[in-house]
Amino acid sequence: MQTIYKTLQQQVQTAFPILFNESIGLHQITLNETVKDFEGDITLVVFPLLKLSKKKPEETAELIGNWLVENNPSIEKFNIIKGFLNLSFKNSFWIKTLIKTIDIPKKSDKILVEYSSPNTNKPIHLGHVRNNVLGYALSGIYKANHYTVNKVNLINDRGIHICKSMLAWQKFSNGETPESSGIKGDKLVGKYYVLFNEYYKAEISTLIEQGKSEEEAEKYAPILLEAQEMLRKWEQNDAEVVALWKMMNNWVYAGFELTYKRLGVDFDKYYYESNTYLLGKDAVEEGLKNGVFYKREDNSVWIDLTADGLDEKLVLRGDGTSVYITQDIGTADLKYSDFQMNKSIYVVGNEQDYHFKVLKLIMQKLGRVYADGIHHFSYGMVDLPSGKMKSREGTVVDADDLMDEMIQTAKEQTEALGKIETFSEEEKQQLFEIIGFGALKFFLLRVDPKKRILFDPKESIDLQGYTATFVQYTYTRTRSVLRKIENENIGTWQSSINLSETEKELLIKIYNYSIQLEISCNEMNPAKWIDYIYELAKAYNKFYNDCPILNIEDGNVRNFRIALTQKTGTLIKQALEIVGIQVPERM
RNA sequence: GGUCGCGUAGCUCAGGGGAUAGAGCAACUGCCUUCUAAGCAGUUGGUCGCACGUUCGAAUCGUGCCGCGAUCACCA
Repeated sequence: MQTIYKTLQQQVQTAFPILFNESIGLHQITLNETVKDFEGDITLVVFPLLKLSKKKPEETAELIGNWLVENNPSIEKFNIIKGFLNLSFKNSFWIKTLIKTIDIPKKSDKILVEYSSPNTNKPIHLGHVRNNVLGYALSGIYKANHYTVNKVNLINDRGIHICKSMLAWQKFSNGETPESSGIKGDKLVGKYYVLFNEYYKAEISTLIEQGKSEEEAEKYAPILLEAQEMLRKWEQNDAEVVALWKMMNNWVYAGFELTYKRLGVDFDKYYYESNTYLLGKDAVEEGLKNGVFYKREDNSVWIDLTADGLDEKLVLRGDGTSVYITQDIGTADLKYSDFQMNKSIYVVGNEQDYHFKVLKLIMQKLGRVYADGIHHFSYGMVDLPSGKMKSREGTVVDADDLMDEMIQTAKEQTEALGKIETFSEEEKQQLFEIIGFGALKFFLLRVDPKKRILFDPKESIDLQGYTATFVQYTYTRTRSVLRKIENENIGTWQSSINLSETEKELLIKIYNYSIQLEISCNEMNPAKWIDYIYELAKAYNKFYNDCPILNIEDGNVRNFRIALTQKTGTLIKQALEIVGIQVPERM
């Protein structure tokens, strides 16, 4: 079954030549949900049609309205206000939505989503959480729209910044390990990264006092030189350095796994930059041959993107070593050989907008078949009232700490309501996690991805109103109703029943499920989906408040309302699962 | 300075050519002897940053300006 919007569009298109002797394109036909305060369910805006109909708005609307009523048995009547043709559908049409579902067709496109992509020198903070939650949700939305989706994580596990924490550990740790200290692996490594920078800064100050310029001091601070030396050794596969690197990275991975598990995110494949950082040099060679790149006197390789409104960009250093984009060129090829994706999505912060413009252009110029499918899913930073979070300066909201706080908030507010006395300790703990993590994810997803989020650590994330808690609570309400009739056999209902406004609104929300799911996918916007979920829950709460479900005489209506309850509950659960939010059975 | 993004209620955000600009929070008022009140209903709250333009119609599109942010590394 296709959506009523599509059907109406096609019908208007069919009717147009008959009524006005002109043909019309589907895109010219705008249909909206009728706004509140007006009678009707769906509205056709006739203004854009006037040029072709060559008639007054009211007359045009009248003719189309009459034609539709005659040709579409689902339409009951219409009214015209100015240039708006408001169509009212028969109750039976909406009631059918409880049984019939709109098919979401299977897509042949393969989607590859890269997200998370952490550095192994610092623990996961709230900004990374946004990345993870967005990446997971976006993947879920594609999956729900029946695309083939693969999720990958490209781990930045090598480079000068990794050597910094390695060096600091070597110098200052006295052999401290996660086991000996009881500190989570990624936190421990992060601690030494911060330590390095403190020491580095101190050295810079000393050097400046000794009369060096700031630039010189930054460049020649002994500890930095030592880190660079360590990186050289790593690249030469020095046994000791590699062993240290492996040991510390394994600590980090163990720590990350715990956090990923709590966040509920997962990946089909992990890429490690230590394996991919040499890739891309062949592609650079290839680009040199066919004139995409050019060489400068010092042997460095460049691409001139000034014709595309960008700059000249280095793609390989004079000494033949890679820069960031070199690896990304190679990794892009690697991804394609692994997955043959039609669309390659990079969930990466908007600070890298420029970089991804460059990457896409390069791949296009290199003639890669997948280049047009490269898409940078650019999202805004999570900022604090004090400004940007900076790992190096330790001004970050740590992911694990935040999750603990969320559980604590959920616990306090849940216990204050006093509804869970009969729960076991385990059930309670589980509930607090579902509520706390749900609230956090919802908070991050409800904002348009491309906009930045302000997070004030002093204010706890809300559990009232436009929140996951609200939606979860709505779900438990449906469960609570259905639990009461577990042992009953529920009969059917007649589609001729009278519908209240509230019931109809809920039915329309239910009907919109797959429409909204598709829109959220096409616009790549999980926030749209979150908004729909909230509206669905809101509509059920109003229904729950206005309409008795079980306590009514009329068995027909009772069965219908039970079915509404079942359907809403199922959809809420599904809808939240798509974006990685769980529901409790009671709360 | 160049490029990109953002600016809507006291706060956090929807709406991105179509009707009288919507939610949540905060404040205030009602609704639990009836299916879970983490709920429902209502009141208060707006120069949609400013100006000009395009259009039957602009918060939405264009241009200019103002404010905030990011980016313009042989860092990643």
